[in-house]
Amino acid sequence: MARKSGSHSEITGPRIRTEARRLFARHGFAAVSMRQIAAAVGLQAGALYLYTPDKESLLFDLLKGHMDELLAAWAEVPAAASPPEQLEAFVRFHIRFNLERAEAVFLSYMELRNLGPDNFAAIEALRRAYENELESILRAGQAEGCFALPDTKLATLAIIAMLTGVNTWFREGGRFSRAAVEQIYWDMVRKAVAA
Amino acid sequence: MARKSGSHSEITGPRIRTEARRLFARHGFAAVSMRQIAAAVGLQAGALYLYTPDKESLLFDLLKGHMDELLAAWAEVPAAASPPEQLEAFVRFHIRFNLERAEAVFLSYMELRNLGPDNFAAIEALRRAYENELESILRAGQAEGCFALPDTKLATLAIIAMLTGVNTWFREGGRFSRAAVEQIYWDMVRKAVAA
DNA sequence: TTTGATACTGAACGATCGTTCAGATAAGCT
DNA sequence: AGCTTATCTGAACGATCGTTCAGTATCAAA
Repeated sequence: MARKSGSHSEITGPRIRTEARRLFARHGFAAVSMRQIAAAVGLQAGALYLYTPDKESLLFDLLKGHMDELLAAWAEVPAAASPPEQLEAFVRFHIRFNLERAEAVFLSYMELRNLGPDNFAAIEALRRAYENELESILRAGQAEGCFALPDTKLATLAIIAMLTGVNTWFREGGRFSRAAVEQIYWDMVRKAVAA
Repeated sequence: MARKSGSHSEITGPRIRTEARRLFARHGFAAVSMRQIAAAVGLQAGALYLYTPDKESLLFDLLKGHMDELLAAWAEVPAAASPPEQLEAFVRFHIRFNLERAEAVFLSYMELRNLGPDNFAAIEALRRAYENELESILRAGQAEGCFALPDTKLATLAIIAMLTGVNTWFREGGRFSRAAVEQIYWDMVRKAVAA
């Protein structure tokens, strides 16, 4: 046996990333073997090394890709006029985007410790860049007097933790629609930061 | 070589759990070998099996012990009179207790997937019991009209996620003392649930 | 001082790990 | 049809995994 009929790297590459993301999210990076990923795609383990130099690089590509897309998607959200409107846009965006990519979100803060120092620093920098987007909104609102926060950095982390927590319990077809969840969380955030 | 001088199970047992907790929290359950744990304690791997039937049971004991102590510690907090006072007590307790046991907290929601179905269900039940403590406070406040929440279960999960998020950034000797963090988070929670 | 219970070593078991690579087949261009 | 390039297999490498166990040294009681 050798090359399979209908095989193309533009198809196999994404499938490897999809299956790796699914398996890493479900069982954890360290608990998933290259052979499991290969089997999920329908390959032998050796074939994976045509697409990634090693296992950690495969994880890093998933995390890097997710963070890049997160920042790019937020950059495309039209800028609102006032800090409260900007904050509402951020809250709704964060919940919506994270629910659409639950596996990648899960990975991006559960499996960071499996990266080497350089890769770790790269993902951390992107995460901080995203946090800074929220913090600059809070600082602007603070300066205008429409928010009352003892510390904007701390409020940033508190809000993001609360919003990301949605991923741990939300299930499609449950008691709340995504739109309803957005509204409820926005109400809580709005009140929490209010002057 | 065989039994070591000064060896006692009442000493070795806790040391194994302490080192296992530390290593599991730092590198993840699947990434830590029994030999690493044994080496941290100063033993050979085989000796661990005098203290645990297998690796998963060692993890389960850590998680079970943590959840039991969490519920016991909350039960000892004197009950406040009104729902807002009860909520303040809960917020301060949660932050304080979780900061004191950062490793165990980390484990208790990162390594749940490494448990078999029965062990998983046991820990989940304890976690739900703890969540119910908070939710009953929110329901009481809702009934009395001092809280305004679209859904108490959802608010419960949002608040716990926000509070537990402290563990991801708090460092001893940083810009805020534990007492200051308690105060700031309590202010945000108070405003978020206010009628 | 003898003796049985307790605590641990050191070697070994089969299984599985990430990774490499020579060889084989399919795809796509000429 | 022939040739090159792209894609994958299957076997193998040494390392490490969780776990077992016969043997041995210490402890504690008699």
